[in-house]
Amino acid sequence: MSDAPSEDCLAGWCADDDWCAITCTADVVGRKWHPVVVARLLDDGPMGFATLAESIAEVSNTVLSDSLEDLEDSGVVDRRIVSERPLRVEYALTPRGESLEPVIDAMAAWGRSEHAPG
Amino acid sequence: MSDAPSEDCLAGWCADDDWCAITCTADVVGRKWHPVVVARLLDDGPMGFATLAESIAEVSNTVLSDSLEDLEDSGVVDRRIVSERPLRVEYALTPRGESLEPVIDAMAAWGRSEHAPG
DNA sequence: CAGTATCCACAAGGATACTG
DNA sequence: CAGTATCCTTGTGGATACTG
Repeated sequence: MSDAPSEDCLAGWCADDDWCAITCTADVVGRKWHPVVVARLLDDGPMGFATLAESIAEVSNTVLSDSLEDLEDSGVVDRRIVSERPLRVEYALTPRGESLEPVIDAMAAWGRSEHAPG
Repeated sequence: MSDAPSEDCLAGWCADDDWCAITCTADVVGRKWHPVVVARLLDDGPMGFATLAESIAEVSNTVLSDSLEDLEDSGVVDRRIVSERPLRVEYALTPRGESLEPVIDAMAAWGRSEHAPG
């Protein structure tokens, strides 16, 4: 799900290209659990690894960990250590991550409309 | 990018689950070129394979063909043969595909805002 | 608790060549 | 023109076990 755009996105090489803008976004929320993680953080605010894992449930810790790292690299999620012993980490959205709200909302709305009564 | 939700999405098993609604959408537009194809069709209306391929450029015909088949299966794109000799096919969005506009717009807007001046 | 280390299986992107 | 057939490589999700 990434080659040309992905990294260069951040460098701004494709500002005027429409499909490029789209793939840039897809690179950030185009993996299976990425948009779900962002949605959870958007809804319930900052939370720890375990809480996040429980609220999503189907995702394994390996994958969740990988996704979070990915989102951190994208500048969407902020990871911060709250305490060392016991280890406690908190994940929160960065402003950039919060700006994804319209995208996540649109995705949720469309997915919901698929099985809406009317 | 799909296991549980993907197919069941259409069956409506997860209507009340928020993250599920999101993954349902991700299953449809979460692959590299899917949202771009939908965007092109949304912008310029129905078009043939070659036109689509040119307007996206970076995608190989193998992948584009695969993506279109995928979108057709998702009920987002309608494929119709216009002429047999020479073979001419036209791809258009279904109503379901058109309803993706808010999602695509949000994605394009976010991607664009990444390198916007202000 | 919050991961990392491994390993696996399969999906997906892509290149090249060929066909109805 | 609009693909299909092959083959290849990497990405990605996932399970299990182990660690600071």
